[in-house]
Amino acid sequence: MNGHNHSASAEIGGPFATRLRRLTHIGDDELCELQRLSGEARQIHAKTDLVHASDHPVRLHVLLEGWACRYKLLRDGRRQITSLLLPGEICDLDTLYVTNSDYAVGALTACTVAPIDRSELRDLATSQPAIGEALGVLMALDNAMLTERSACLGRRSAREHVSHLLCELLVRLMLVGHARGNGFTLLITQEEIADTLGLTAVHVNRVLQGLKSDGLIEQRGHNVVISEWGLLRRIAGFQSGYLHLEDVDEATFDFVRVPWVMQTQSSDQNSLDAHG
Amino acid sequence: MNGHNHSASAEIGGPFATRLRRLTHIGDDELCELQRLSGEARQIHAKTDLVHASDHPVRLHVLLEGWACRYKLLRDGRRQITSLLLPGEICDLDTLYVTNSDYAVGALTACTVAPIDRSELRDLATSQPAIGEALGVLMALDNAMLTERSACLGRRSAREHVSHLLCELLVRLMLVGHARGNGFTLLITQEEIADTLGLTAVHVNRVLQGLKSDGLIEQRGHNVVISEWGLLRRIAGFQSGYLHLEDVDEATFDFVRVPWVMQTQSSDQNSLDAHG
DNA sequence: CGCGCCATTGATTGCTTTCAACGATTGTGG
DNA sequence: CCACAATCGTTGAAAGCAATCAATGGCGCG
Repeated sequence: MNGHNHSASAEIGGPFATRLRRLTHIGDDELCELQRLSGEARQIHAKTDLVHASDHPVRLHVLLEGWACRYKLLRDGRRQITSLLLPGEICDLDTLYVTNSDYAVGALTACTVAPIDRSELRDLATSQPAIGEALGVLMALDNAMLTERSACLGRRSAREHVSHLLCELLVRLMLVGHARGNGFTLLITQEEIADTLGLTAVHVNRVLQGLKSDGLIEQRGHNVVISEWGLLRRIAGFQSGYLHLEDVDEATFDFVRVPWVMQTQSSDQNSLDAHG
Repeated sequence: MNGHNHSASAEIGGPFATRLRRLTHIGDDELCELQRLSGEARQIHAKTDLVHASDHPVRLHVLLEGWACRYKLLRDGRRQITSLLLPGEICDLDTLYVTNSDYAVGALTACTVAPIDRSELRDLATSQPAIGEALGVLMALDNAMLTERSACLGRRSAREHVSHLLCELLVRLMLVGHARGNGFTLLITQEEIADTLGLTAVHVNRVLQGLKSDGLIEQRGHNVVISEWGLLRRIAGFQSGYLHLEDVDEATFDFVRVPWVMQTQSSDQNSLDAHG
């Protein structure tokens, strides 16, 4: 009654299926096919690499549990995390079309990963158009998230950028049922956040404390709660459009209905006016 | 004899065909199909938009002449150019899979653009696997360029970032035959460069003058020459791998052979040692 | 010729980094 | 169960890179 439709088909399940169902027009049949391709899930220790840069990959990796990231290293050791990877996401989708990855994938926490054979997936994508299109959607989404992060890296202040990340994480985690209300568990270090946002860990720390002392967020241990979604969203300039949640039939997922997620521009401005 | 193989099939041509031939495994037959889909070329005035954010696009746009960009605007007017678009590139490939674009596309110079109907291209991509895969490669490339720019925005200094952009532009222009030796024509303003790199126009100006006075580049009017490729590349930390030039049979294009483009790491380090 | 856009230059401000040290928390082994 | 090490978070002071503000110069174009 409350959106938890754990029918038999949901047993295909896990976050990968949830995400595909909510973001693409894939059917349960195709979902089964995908599931059939995926090999046995593998456990990855925290702080180890799943994929090395300039590998010649033969399989893709679906993240089932834990958080991971794509990152690049400069020669002098500077690191940029180019994407945070959450449960249900494919770590290295672009290597489906390109013969070597120009980034590495690392586990930020302990992870569970399901491998999918690259050439088998390529075959499936061409023989089953619905799967090919679903993968296209996922790739376009990667693109959109990178594009938005570029805008953050280039043109947003540290405070705006940190706020933006928190907003994005909440929505993305909510999509796969890993949020609790307006809060979630943040298992990565401030240094990893810093490498994502192009800042230093020290400054991330100061910015987070600023947000806390302004009453926008609460943080106890690894638990983060966004207490003032409207304000935080406003500071961040967060527009969820780039996550393309609205592309899918809204009936298939009710979480978007939570009023403070899909707030309209006007009601948002009201809330800003109200609070100054 | 010198790489200009203008056979009959090259008449399919133009930079789009050149790019596809060099980056993907597409055949002349499929190239013809693509050409057939594309509508009549359209002229776009400089400084006008081709695509507006949150359109519901029915056609894609192939850039045939001129330079364009994808960009995002923040509410207060700050702009981030997320991709520079050069001749032969598709302006909005991701809208093939997603129903609205989260960015705008603007012409930086006067442009010539060929439209392709979205649903017709979707059909073609599924009915002709080779075309679907070629589009996948192009999308992965967009992804790779965004990823590399994120690393630049987040972790490179202004000087490194400007150098990196110049290196990238030279290689990308060379790919479609729009470079002259180690030089090219830079028709965009310093403010547009700044919006690409997440800097201010003032600072871009100072950095460019620094590179000039250090003898790394020459600039007269709109003409830029990279006089010290090895050094500039070294400063930028530019590794052309992310452009995936090596995925294709090298026999199909000889430009990569130009020794200073595909310089190995070791020879590069030598040149660094030599110059200090 | 004059307007407008773009490039250039200088002085000043400020956000973020860097460096350094200390405190808190977690996990581990005796 | 506690001591200890290691990692992570926190705080302060100083330095630096890039932004901002402001003004001038150059160039193309109507």
